[in-house]
Amino acid sequence: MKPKAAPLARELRDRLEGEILSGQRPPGSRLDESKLAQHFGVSRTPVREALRELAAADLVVLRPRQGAVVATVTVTQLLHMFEVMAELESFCAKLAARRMSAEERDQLLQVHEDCRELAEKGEAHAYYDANRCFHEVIYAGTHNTYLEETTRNMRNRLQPYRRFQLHHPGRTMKSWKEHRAVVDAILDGNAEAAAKAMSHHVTIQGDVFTDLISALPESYVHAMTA
Amino acid sequence: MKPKAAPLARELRDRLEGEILSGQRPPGSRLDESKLAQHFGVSRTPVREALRELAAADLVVLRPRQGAVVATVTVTQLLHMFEVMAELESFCAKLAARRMSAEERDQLLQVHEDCRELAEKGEAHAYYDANRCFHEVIYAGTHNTYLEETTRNMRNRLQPYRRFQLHHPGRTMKSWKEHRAVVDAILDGNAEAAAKAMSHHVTIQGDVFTDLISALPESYVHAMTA
DNA sequence: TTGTAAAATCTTGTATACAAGGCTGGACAG
DNA sequence: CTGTCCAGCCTTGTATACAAGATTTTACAA
Repeated sequence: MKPKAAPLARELRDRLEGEILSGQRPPGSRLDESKLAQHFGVSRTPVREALRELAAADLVVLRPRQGAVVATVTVTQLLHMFEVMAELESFCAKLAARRMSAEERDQLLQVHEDCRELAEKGEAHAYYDANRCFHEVIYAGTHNTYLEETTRNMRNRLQPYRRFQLHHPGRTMKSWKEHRAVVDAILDGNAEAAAKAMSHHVTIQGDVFTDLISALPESYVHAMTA
Repeated sequence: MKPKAAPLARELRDRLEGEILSGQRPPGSRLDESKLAQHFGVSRTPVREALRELAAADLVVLRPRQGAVVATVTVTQLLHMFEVMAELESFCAKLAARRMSAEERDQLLQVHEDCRELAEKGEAHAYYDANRCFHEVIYAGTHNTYLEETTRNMRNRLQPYRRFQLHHPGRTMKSWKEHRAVVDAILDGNAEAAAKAMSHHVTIQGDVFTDLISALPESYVHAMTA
């Protein structure tokens, strides 16, 4: 009935978000309204609105009278964000263990198998996508759409930085083994174990975080203010 | 040096947010761009940008080509949001118990005392504000600014609905006693106990949530879709 | 009277024009 | 040579005009 209803600004938002998340527009890069408008062949108005929405999602920073740049964070902020992320993901796993239906558990196992194949083949990039699927299945398993969205937003916000995490050789296989602990706990219906396993998987403790920080281009983070 | 730098749209955003959170503009009420522009004596442009920002904070809903309304939720969504809220607040308490400095612990005790006075006097409205302070002190105690902001946003999002919660007679005193459990645990440095006590305080389990739902005006929630 | 359909009106979406604050570069003084 | 200040330009912020979709009203027919 309604094949098209194109809110132009929304489309811009999605395209820009994609370009940011994909690393095409790295943290710190300027977002000139006029240039963007020209680039997309529209006027400044929808561009501004798209930028506002991205700013609200913390993907870009809007300094009054000084224009927009792709969000850059300090190492401290990154640490804080990972801490919240870990808690949310952990909570998702906990609820999933309690609430997943039989079909959802099957699906979880299926995605987990897909991940295994890619991990064994060492296809880091494909594993990266499959990993996202894995987490999405768990989000859905919480049966809490608000938590789902909140956690997904959190994940998106960190995406430009996580990108570097899995590219180390051997990391994918290690990641998959961590997944397995989560899957086992969820299938057992052991909520506490699931939470703990997930927390371990995405945690900043251990060497994962340090590896990540070390791998980041310097331009991705700005100097600490304190 | 720079006493004023007024980004007009920002001011609008804050004023509108205030009017929404205070209940002056209840969930479901329409937000006509032209009327708002006229009301505030500005053009539609900054109004639109303010609405976009509020929409990103989930305080208003923007249906394409159909205008903006103050966000309305289903009972299910409300339940989901309270579940996430409880987890975040609980996590804040846990971290606060581990990280609060001596000064911050003193401050917590101080605010707690203020709450006691108001609770004993039965001044529900003033207690309401003091309660917010109490939670803010705990947020600060996490030493994680990102968690702080995330939890505060979550709390704001629920504010229009929480408003009805504490107005029942005896609720303030009960709330204060729940606070006490949190304070004791934090001062003891018992992270797990603090998390549990806070979870209990803001939890949807028990009769608090049902009371809240029952007290809500019908217009505040819309019919369940399923 | 009621239902449908079309037109008028009103609202939002987009583009453009204008105003105002910040940045860059050069000139001048120390 | 270096630092400061001023002027011009460039970017963002705001207003207004125009286009397109949605709602309402009204007319007509069953």
